[in-house]
Amino acid sequence: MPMTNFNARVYALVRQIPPGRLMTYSGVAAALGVPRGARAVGWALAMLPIGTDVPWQRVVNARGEVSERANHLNADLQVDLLAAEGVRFAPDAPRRILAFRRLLWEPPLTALVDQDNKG
DNA sequence: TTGTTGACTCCCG
DNA sequence: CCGGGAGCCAACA
Repeated sequence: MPMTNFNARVYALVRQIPPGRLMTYSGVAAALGVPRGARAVGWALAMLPIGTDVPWQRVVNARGEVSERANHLNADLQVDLLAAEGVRFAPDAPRRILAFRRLLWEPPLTALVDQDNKG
């Protein structure tokens, strides 16, 4: 179901990720109906403003790590924010999330249709 | 419309 | 586990 504003759909879904829980880029893309759109999700998050209310830190890559990026400071911030939510990281690999699989969150179906349930 | 750019992923060695 | 290469998608120039 192609809709306009792919970015807005990404944000709407990411906003629903509970604190301390995680989704992968590919997971978000798949939930939006674009299973191969992981890169587009990353792109959407990259254009978020600094003071956004979107919990972008809860989106990580399929390897269970905080993705590196041009601004590695942002990656450090992401690690910090996640740590504040109780997410633990490997001592020898600061970007790698411990118990990553256990923290993964799957959106309820109602979360995926709330924009489209006009009847 | 074509080419480029990423906060990605999977597949090989 | 690490590194290289190809495929994918949306936004931008």
